[in-house]
Amino acid sequence: MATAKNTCDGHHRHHLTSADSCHSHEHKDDGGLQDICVSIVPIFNHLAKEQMNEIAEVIQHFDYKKGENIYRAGDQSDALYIVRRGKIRIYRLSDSGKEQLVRILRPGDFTGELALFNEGIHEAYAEAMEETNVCTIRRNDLQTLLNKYPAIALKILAEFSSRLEQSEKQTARFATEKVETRLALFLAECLDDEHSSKEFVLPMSKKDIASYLGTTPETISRKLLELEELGYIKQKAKKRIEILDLEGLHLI
Amino acid sequence: MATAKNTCDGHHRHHLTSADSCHSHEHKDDGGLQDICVSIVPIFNHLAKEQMNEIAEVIQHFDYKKGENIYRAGDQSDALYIVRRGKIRIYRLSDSGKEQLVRILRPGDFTGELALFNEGIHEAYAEAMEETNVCTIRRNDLQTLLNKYPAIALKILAEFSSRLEQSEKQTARFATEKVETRLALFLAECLDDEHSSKEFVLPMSKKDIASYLGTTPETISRKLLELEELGYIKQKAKKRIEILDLEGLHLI
DNA sequence: CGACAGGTTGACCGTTATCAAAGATCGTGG
DNA sequence: CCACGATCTTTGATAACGGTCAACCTGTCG
Repeated sequence: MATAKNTCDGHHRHHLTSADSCHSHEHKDDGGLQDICVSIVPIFNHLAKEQMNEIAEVIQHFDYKKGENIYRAGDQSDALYIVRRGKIRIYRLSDSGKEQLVRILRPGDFTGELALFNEGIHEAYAEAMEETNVCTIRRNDLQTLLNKYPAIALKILAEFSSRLEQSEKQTARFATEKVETRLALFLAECLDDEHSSKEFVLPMSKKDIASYLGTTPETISRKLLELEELGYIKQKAKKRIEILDLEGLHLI
Repeated sequence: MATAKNTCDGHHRHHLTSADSCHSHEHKDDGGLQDICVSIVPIFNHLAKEQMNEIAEVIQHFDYKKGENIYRAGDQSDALYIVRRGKIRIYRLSDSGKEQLVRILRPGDFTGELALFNEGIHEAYAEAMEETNVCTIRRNDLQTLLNKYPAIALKILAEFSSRLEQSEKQTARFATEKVETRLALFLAECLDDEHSSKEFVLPMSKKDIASYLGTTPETISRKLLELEELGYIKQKAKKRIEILDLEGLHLI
């Protein structure tokens, strides 16, 4: 079982920031906050108040400091983790030791599901990118909830479905598009997120973008410059990007 | 609604075999066969006999000839398709027109789910690779079944979960490994499937392997030769491959 | 037997990784 | 609040990897 205690049993190998000591601790009180936690998650927030309270009963909260691992590849899966505050990086390590950024979780997102319904062994790593607080539901408790409230299963089904679509789309892009195109599409999607306006802030470092897009920071740097010279975008200070030609980006 | 009729309303653009006329037709009879159909599918075969009969009630069967499309990107999703006999190629087309093979469905596999729980619009193409027979459950009927028998949702959850894991693993490979490595891992997994013995038959044409692995037939040809020269494998007649050094394959 | 898709081989070139080094930025502690 | 160090980012030079094009095989099927 991966309680906070055994999820931070060491430093992971490829991140040198450290200061990685384990200060996670459980909150046993504040029913109020727990309420909030349940109600911000799409998979639960459709339920009636009293059902949410029932869920809040079985939820435990944990804190993670920047750089700490919530779980690692090889860990036994034992809980569903819902982000209440902070950000979590989900990444994989290839046999050859290269890292690929899979996803970044923000408040309301959840993880840990894959292993829960499967082998029970995590294949990816989850690392807090900053001070982060998560709600956890243990495997057994989740099982009980799913049986009692089938609507939850349907919500998770919808979430899985959309993630699968997303993941397969991403795979297809890797298979068929070159870096420049993947980057262009990535930028276009960033704009979608921050709806309105033609400007946005990159949601992660260029290093992480490189990892996410399966390339190197050097190439990202060069390709962004190229896109700028071609008049598609404009790079501003503080990771701000202005899209000058969204149409064009999609056609690259 | 994508009944057999409107799923074969034309030839798709990039496959020249044709003889692509639409001969699909519905079977309204044979309760026996329908029984078999339900019982071979992992997501249903755990149910009691009478529940399976209930499902058989709402199932419709369709035939597709080689090359026909079950659905196409852009189609409105309206049903879950379960393969009873034959093989189905699921592939995506990039904006630039390149094709990526996502998966090959064999009897017992299902598809159409993604769109069912989401937007409702397919993003991929499904094409019969040979004479194929599918069972379909319409969107509404499936919804009813899921509400009535939550256990089905849990089964689908497990299936989604494993596909997600698989898809994310594949994405990570594209992001971090070169073609030679991806091919080596692919071969190793082929061997896993055909458990026992160190020999197997490639599950698809080399052209399709190339599409699946995001490369070209030329490169597959060359890399297979290279793996052979390095003593990892031996290519035999009729797409047979003998693995000489499984350990080595994993380390490439 | 002929047609045709699939497969192989060779020559070439474009894209992107790599290595190195310098410059910018961020967070931290004094 | 500034200074320091660490990390991130940029830029350049180089080379490997793999895509493309073209020609030629090969097996299969009518």
